[in-house]
Amino acid sequence: MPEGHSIHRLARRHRRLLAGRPVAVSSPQGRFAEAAATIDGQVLTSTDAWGKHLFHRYDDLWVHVHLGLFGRFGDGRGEPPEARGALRMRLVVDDAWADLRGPTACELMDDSGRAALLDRLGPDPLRPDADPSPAVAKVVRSRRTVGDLLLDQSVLAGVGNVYRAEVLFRHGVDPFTPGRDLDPGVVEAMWHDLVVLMEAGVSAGRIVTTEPEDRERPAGRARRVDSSYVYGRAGLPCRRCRSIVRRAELGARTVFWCPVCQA
DNA sequence: ATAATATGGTGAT
DNA sequence: TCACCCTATTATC
Repeated sequence: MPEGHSIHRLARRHRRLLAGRPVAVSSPQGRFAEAAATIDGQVLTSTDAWGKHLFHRYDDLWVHVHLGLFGRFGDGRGEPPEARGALRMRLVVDDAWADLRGPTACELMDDSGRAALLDRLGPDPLRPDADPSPAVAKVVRSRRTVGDLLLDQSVLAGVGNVYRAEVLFRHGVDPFTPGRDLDPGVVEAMWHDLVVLMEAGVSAGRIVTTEPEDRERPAGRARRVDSSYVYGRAGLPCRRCRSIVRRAELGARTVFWCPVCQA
């Protein structure tokens, strides 16, 4: 679920569903209870996202949420369902609600705390004003592998394991290539591709990185699209060249690639 | 019933 | 490089 596109989609959804009205904030599970009491009843004035970080603004404070690998938001119109399980944060307005479970981070912070956090993040392809040049410069100067660099949120923010594998495939780049061995033009092209792919991900609510001509199963009602080239396809034939897709550990995460298309 | 898995990240060694 | 945190769902016994 949660790469940058999911977080931007949540920011947009929470803005529409919850913003502009007083919010009843609670933490049935208890781990966010004290902070929840501080902002309970205040108006949610805005929402924002940077990379995989989500922010809710209340007066002069922010709620910062990072879903991590397991975190999820659910929501709905009308009355919230009975609270069950480990419900870290519940937001309720007059006609809607949202529930947060399993986040890595759910905390209250002020402007300086938020600034310090954003200071550690690289540019986010989903922010309209993003400047890719520092990210490109870091990649082409580094001896680390490009697969490692793409997941480093201080290089660029929002890319996760799926977009990493897919953008490398789409540009024919071996994940184990040192960043400094790449042409800056290729890195820049990958950035612009990520902008397109991730914006599509925000709209669709899921990751689709394949071009229509590479899909065996086309988009259609009640039919699942072939959404990825290599992610999760180890042992299966490459959609372009039929070579067997490989998997390996890279930076404590599993990377997938085609040994022929990404030679 | 228990284990394995997952699109993430931190802090210690 | 490892241990660990967070939760739900699916697979395996």
